[in-house]
Amino acid sequence: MRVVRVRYAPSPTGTLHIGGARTALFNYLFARHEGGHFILRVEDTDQSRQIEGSEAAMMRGLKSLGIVWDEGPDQDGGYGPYRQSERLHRHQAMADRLLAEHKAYRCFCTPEQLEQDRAQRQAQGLPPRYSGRCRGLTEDDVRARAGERSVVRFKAPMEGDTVVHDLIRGDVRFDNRIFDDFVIMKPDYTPVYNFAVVVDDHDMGITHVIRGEEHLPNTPKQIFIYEALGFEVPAFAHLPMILAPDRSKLSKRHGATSVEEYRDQGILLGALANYLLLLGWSSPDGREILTIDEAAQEFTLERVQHTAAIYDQKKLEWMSHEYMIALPVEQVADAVRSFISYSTETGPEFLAVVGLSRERAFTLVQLAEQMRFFYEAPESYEAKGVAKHFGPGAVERLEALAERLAHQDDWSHDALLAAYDQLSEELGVKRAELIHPTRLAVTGRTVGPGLFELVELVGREASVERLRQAAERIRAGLV
RNA sequence: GACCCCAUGGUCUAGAGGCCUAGGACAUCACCCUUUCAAGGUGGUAACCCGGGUUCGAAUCCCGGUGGGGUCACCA
Repeated sequence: MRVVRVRYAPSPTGTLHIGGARTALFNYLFARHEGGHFILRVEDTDQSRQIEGSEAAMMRGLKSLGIVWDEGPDQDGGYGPYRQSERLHRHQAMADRLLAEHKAYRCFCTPEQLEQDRAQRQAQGLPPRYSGRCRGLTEDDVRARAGERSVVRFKAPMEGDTVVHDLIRGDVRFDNRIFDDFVIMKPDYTPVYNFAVVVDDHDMGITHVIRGEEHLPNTPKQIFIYEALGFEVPAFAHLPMILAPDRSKLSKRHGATSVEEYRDQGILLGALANYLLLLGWSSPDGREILTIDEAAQEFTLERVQHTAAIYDQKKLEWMSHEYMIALPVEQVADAVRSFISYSTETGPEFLAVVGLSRERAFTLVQLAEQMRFFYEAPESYEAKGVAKHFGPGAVERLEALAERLAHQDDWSHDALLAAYDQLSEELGVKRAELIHPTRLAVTGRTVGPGLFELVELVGREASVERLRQAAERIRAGLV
């Protein structure tokens, strides 16, 4: 049995889109499961559409999700080059061959002519197909017009059926009469996608073409080419699409669509990969939290869904939170660093702060924000909290608290709890009436970690200082 | 419009003729816990698109309809 070889072949026109990421991921998972090779090929034939730095961005995106390729532009595996533009001689050689064998022909029709044809057919209610005007040109005709602008068209079959054996959907049958003689080489004698992809996939020994569903209608054309060239046809598998919540194609107006944007939102990328692999696939035992490696163990195309999936930001964030609390704290700490805009040089130990704060953060952006007060005293207090906890008697309670804590030697969680209990008894107020004003004074917020854990970490000096500060501000009418 | 794909709660899905009184997860609601929030615990609301067949029996098979999506480039 031949070793499995699959590829992800993005066009370098931007950053890694989550649809592309999912396709890459499924290819990768399949390769790993089958003990095969995963290849990265850059489809950069159309120079005009390229975006500078895009190839590097794609690679970064894939790596950040934990997808590694066995062969690619930066990783030779003996099947290179891995940039389509560098394979031009192969495309041209194959086009030459098709021309020589009369399986393709020169077409001199101008774009204007074609546009006219199209309009005419449309007026007659016919589907827009190439007329075949140049199909009958003799070799003398072609020689005579040698200098003219021309493209190469493939002679599509005019009868019969073509069946795509799709590993996910089963056999899909197409009536060959719906295909016209499509262009395979542009006027500058560079290939069009449907042609280049076949030559490259063949040359690279690709055994399984796993790609988005949008490619399914093009597959018969590619099969024509495989057959015309005498190449073995690979197996195909067309993945369901990922749709926006309104069932339309995912686009910028739906918010984040690229891996980069999710990273900037502070979504943990391990979680993103995990979420993505669940879009259209499920593990046999129903587990939802699993790493790429774990998924690769069980990944089969048979378990891939046929239906388009609508992506759900809520579930993604939930998953990010799951990773947030499950990952080693050091890892979360490393990840959150780039989101922090305040100094953490002085103040409580970073890892401890991360450990305490991560429990209620869904993204790294949130985490960074929730960690802020450990390093910076609040400058203002949440209005809702002021109304609730800084009312009559609050100043006295805050001052009493400051006074008591200033002399509190045992600064452990339990000792602090005992101190609050004692003071609440002395003052004849409920413990909560001490706790909430403290939280607000120390953090500026009404929500956060358990008070005693938090105060323990903030430390005595800073805590007392913030209690006094709050009392003063209230007296001065500043809050 | 033509061709192709698809159809289980709001969302992701399990389900390959009887195991389904349709299971899990997210979201949502209620309650519990409690020092707030989050987490956690318990419970609840909520789905087999419709119509015909096939079969003793259909979410599962077939046909039709409807709906959604995709493709129809000298883009990839």
